[in-house]
Amino acid sequence: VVSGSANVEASTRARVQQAIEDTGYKPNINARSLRSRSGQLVGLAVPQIVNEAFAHFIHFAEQEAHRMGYGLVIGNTEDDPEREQKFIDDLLSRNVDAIIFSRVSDASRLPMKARERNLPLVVIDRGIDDEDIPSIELDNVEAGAIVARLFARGGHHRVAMVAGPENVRLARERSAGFTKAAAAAGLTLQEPYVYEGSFEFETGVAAADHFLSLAERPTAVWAQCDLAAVGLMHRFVEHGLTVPDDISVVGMDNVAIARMVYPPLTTVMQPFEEFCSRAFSIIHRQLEDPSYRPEANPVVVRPSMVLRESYRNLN
Amino acid sequence: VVSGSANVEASTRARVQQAIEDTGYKPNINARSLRSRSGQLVGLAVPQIVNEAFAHFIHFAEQEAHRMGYGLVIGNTEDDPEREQKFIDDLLSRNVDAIIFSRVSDASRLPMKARERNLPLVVIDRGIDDEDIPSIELDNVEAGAIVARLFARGGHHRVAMVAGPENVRLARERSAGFTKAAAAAGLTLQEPYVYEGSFEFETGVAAADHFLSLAERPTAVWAQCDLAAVGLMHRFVEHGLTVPDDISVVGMDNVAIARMVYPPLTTVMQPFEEFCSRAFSIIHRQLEDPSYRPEANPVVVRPSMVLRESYRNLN
DNA sequence: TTGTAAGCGTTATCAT
DNA sequence: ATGATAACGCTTACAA
Repeated sequence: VVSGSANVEASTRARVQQAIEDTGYKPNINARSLRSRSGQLVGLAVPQIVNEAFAHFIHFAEQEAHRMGYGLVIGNTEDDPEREQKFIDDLLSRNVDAIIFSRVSDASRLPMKARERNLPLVVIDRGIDDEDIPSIELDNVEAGAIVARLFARGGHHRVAMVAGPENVRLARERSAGFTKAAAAAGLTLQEPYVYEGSFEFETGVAAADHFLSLAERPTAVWAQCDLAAVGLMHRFVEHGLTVPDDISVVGMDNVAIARMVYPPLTTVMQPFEEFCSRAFSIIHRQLEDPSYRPEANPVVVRPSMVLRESYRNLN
Repeated sequence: VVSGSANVEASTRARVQQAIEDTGYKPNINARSLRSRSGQLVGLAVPQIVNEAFAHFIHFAEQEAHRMGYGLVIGNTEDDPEREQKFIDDLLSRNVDAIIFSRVSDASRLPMKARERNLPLVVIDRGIDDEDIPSIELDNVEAGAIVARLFARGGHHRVAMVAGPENVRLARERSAGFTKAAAAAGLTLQEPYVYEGSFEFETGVAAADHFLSLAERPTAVWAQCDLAAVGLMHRFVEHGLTVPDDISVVGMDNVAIARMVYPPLTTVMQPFEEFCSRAFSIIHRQLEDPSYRPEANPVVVRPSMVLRESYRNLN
């Protein structure tokens, strides 16, 4: 009756249902998983939790997992391969049904283990050098390019960029996309107009100080994350400049703070929900057909511009 | 050897260790939980995920759980008793070792079930009408009071408040604390100076419009959450006022955005980490001694003022 | 259609 | 100190 077999008479079914009600019987998932080899569990690894982007991943993953009737176990890897490994081992020994990994380290042995077990695994927000593993990532080159095109169309001639860490691939891609599209539009992005830092508020503040110190200040700056963009604006305004009259600022991510600051931040939106819904649709299909692979790998999702008041055309 | 029994000769232990290495043996947590009745799991329920306060809870809970060698399963209840119930049932059937609940509904049957099973359960960020269940909450009355005292000391005479929903206890407590301490200091908080809304940015914006429409505007406003405070500032500035010269704004929570907006927001800090560390210290002790109860119930943690530039004394 | 038995990977108990 | 055996709660295969 519990497993919904068809071969059971209506009367017995009712009798059993009654007993279930009476005794408050609830199947034990762990015992079940012992036989069925399914822990009714999805694992989600993120490199950070207190960060709106990852909070979105957790939110949507929880939603999808529960919709499918699975529990969600989360692990904070902090980009530490050792923690990553421990979390993976824990998941495996719980018989997880699927894993979503945000930012796996390249050295991870996870892909191998997943293949061994034929465990659905999707990597999001960071490509992985393994063609077999489905991954979902933003078109980071395009993200940079749409900003460069905006600046060029808007008549900006001296533009600047606050880049993420050089050793992070998505930051390199964003930089390359911006630089290349800028060049294509006749804009050059020379040395003092690129400031490299981390994806944090403080980087934006420090970058603002740097740009303020230049004899020829840029008229528009793109920061590769909203927090850094907010840091830029913060220091510019503190310094007496007006955004966007004196200088335009554009961010990236479109987190909640972007619309809350004054002036509201023009930014490049990342479709966080789409990452998760696509990941789950792959997982879903893989659970039904273990040999399924997404047609395109990596699956690339597209960024889009969100125009708000922190940016203004010069022409 | 695996369970660390003493009754095993060094040579056998070595031999077994070798075999473990060779075969890559990893104990199966589900099978183990079947016998030991421990799922090596902590459950955390939150009413929302994309919200810095709850993200902090998730972060610290993950940290503590992993430190203790447990996995962390999270559930988003969305303040819906039905989802709450489903999540609880799921946890129970997984043999969770402990549950941390943020904002349980009063009607929940969880306390009963927890008692039946003698399952460590701690409620955080919201009191529960059950003396047996340890809970950890902020001294919300004090939170309101310290702001009122700040305003009074600072020479403000017309003060205002953006309150949370009347049907949420912690909002009522904050309001009561503020109003009472204000009265004690000779300040009265009359009808048009209290704006009731939700804990969101938009509430702050709407409240700003309301206060701007008054013939006699307040000189200082307290919002019961940072997002609403940021909404206030946003609209005040948009309207041409200067914060804090024309009007002081104070928030509550001390989330990251508070220091990022311009001017930086004076706010009441909630010690998010302390909620979790105290919850886990109770859980820890209860796992060792099932009869343990915290000496004080509820455990009350204290808020504190974080002074930044959005507030200014008049005297 | 229903009932019975074996086995999933552990841990605990009991002989050896 | 070691090895054998039962039991945890479930699913599956097979017998009735």
